[in-house]
Amino acid sequence: MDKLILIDGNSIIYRAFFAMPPLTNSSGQQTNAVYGFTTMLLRLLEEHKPTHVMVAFDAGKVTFRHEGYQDYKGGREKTPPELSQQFPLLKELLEAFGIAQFELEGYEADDIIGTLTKRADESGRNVIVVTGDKDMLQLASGHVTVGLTRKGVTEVEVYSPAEIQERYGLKPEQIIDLKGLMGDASDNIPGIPGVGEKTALKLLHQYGSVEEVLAHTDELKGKMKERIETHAEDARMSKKLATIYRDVPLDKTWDDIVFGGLRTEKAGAALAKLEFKSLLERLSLSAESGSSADMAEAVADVLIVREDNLEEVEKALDAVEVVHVETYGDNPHQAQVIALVLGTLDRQFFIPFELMASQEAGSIRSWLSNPQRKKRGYDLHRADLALHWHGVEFAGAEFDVQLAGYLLDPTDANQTLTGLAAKYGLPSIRPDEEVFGKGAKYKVPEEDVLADHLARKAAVIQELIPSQQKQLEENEMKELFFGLEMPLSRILADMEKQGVLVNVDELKALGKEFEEQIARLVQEIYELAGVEFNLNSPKQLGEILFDKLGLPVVKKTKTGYSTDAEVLEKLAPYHDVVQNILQYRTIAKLQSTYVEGLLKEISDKTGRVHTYFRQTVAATGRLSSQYPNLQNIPIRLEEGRKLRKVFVPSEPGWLILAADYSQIELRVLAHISDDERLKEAFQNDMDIHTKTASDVFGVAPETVDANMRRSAKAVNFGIVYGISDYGLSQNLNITRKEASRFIDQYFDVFQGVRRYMDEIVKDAKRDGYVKTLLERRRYLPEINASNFNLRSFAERTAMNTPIQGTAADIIKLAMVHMDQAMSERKLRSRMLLQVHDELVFEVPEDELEMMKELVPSIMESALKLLVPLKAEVSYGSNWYEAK
DNA sequence: TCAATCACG
DNA sequence: ACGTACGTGATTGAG
Repeated sequence: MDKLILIDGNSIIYRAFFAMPPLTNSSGQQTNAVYGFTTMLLRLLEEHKPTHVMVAFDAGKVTFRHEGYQDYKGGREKTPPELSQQFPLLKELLEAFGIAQFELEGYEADDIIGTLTKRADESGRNVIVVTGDKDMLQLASGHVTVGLTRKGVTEVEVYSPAEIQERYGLKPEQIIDLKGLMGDASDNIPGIPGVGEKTALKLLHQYGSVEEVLAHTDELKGKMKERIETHAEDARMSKKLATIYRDVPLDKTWDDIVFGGLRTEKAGAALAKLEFKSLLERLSLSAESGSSADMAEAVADVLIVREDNLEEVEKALDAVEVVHVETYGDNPHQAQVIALVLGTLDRQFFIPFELMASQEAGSIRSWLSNPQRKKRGYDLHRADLALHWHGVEFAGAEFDVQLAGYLLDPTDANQTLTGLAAKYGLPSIRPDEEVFGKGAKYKVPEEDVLADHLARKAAVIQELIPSQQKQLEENEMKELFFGLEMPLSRILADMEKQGVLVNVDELKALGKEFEEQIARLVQEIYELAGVEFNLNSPKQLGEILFDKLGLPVVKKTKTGYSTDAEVLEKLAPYHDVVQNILQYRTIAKLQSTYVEGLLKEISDKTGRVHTYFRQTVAATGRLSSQYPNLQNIPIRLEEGRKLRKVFVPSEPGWLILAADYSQIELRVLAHISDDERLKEAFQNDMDIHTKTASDVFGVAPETVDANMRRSAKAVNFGIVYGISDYGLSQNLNITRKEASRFIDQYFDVFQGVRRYMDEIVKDAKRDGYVKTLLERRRYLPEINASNFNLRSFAERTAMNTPIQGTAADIIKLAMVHMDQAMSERKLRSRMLLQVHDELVFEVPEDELEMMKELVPSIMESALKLLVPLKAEVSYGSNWYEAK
């Protein structure tokens, strides 16, 4: 039986380009789109074993669609050169693979595919169409299924007519009616303005087609009727544009697209030329033993563990390679635990959570909690927390593939197991959303489906480890991973479980004060404005300020007037209401985010807030904090700073102790730039902003006034962020020229810094990434972009990331050392929070003296730099007092 | 779900 | 000439 795969080449390469991490070969040629396309292709070939394969491309700038509508695909961004350069590479590779490529002047890839599917339908051949374009769903039929890429390119979701019916309630041929009504911004197909997918579907479910909708507009009412009537012609035209032409004069036969397996010699050479090493390995691998075959075996052998066969797991515990804990819920402290899978080399054990929590499973629980028994898995940090709140302890994490994936490419947002499997060319894992559904539709599937899904996950985790291990090794990141991030992961979990006690009465009292202030301000604002409106709506506020009161427009946003604090400051002199609005914003923020928000997050079990530090999101290597975010508790303004009083020790008589690094980023800069002046400043522990002012303005430090110091401080910030004259001018409210002069003067004095900035950008352009002192990497695919904005952004990031990232490395090191020091000394003190350059502890009184010395000393010696690190410690009865 | 705003380092 | 400071998360309104 023939099986055909027809690929929409333009659509897939376009998506691959935007979805894939940066990748350039040694000659600087970007290859990410080709790489993404190829991994997807290999996956398809493996999974479907097609007899025929063809890739279609668009040809010619003008197609027959332009004849009726010149603006077709108008307004579309030009294809970036980084992408268009990759077309020839892809075509060459397909040639080497022995895969047919069709293109025909005046037609798009869709039309070629549409024509072939029509012929296939007629001759009873089975086809899978692969594209990123939903329009192509119109081609689905008894013989034709359409695979849509999702999130990246390697995941393909397959639609048969039944699945289209289920998803949209439409027949395939109605997809064009859908487009007719809703249009498509990316192709500049207008549709009917104001009609999106929801409305369009409602209309189609009722009337069936564009023509029928238009014939029954008398049954509609209000705005909708008006819109549809005025844009009837647009809808007809849009439908026509969305219709794939299926009679392209294509002079080809099925024999022209026969696929005879990869011509490995040529294919190998082509892959080698592109420097796709992992794909090369994968091909030779799958030629011999086939990792997917191994996995199929393992997955086939899943034991669903019950009370009566528990013994089998117990016997296998020594051989367990991988632990996978399936949880549900974003907040790991509140997540459910669905089930666990323990994977050995030859079989998998699926353990429903109820069994895990039962009396009978004691031996498994003690295995899980034994730190000597090493575990490997995906997001073990989350597993640890979720299990903890269900009475099951977890210890001994040795390798976390999510964490490794993050270190290997921290900007890859898709660190799901599905994404990692795709990226490493492993057998695909169905996305969780697909298996469980999401939001209200979430439902744990039948046990056999669940067991199979989780077993696949465990198998993929197992296969990921050696690849990641090797890459970590190649990138010299093993110490960072095993010595820093893995140990830190456990420490974070301990901090989070501990939580921070909140004084609820105090918090509520603050809330009451804010509430009164808000009521007063709102009244006053309504009176001054002469009208009541929703103060929280920037849109309504803008209308009042600019239309009604006629204040000058300072700045606009994409959607209308800007009303942010910077704008309001400028408007304050014009009208008394403005100052009140600023005050309202300040208090309303405190109330909604910090009083109400914090109250919601207090655990009824512990009376504390248990934040979750995310270790795999920030591109620079910093942590982030969620549920609640305890890294942005107010401090700058006294009104907000009072909130810190509610964070108190969890035991009577204990104290809050906080220690923060002084100027860590500029000290790091002094080290990595080896700038003489900057080093000298820190070696003598000078006030860095005053010193900068004195050097830049060429005056004695004693004569630096507040204004000069303020400017110097802004320049220092700018330097750390990757300076631009425009940014500095905005910050200091000066002209770009003046800012530019400042920067020049700065660089004349701090020549080492100038050298660093030049070098790091050059390195980034050469390597495609930058790294921190501890070898943490960040790829910068846009560093060589031809688009000025993209490139400039990447250049600033190249300057900033090693600084911010190294600072993150240092405090993480300090945390690991601190944890070690506290347990060696058997201290009862606990580390509670990390706020980028600050660590917060709760300490018993009798440990205060010890901790006052220990914390700063460990922080200062975390890493030896060319300049000293400095940490300042303070303490009090709550976080506010620890200042 | 996105955009605007604002809290922190 | 181009037009932005680096990194996060939470809340709100509006489509």
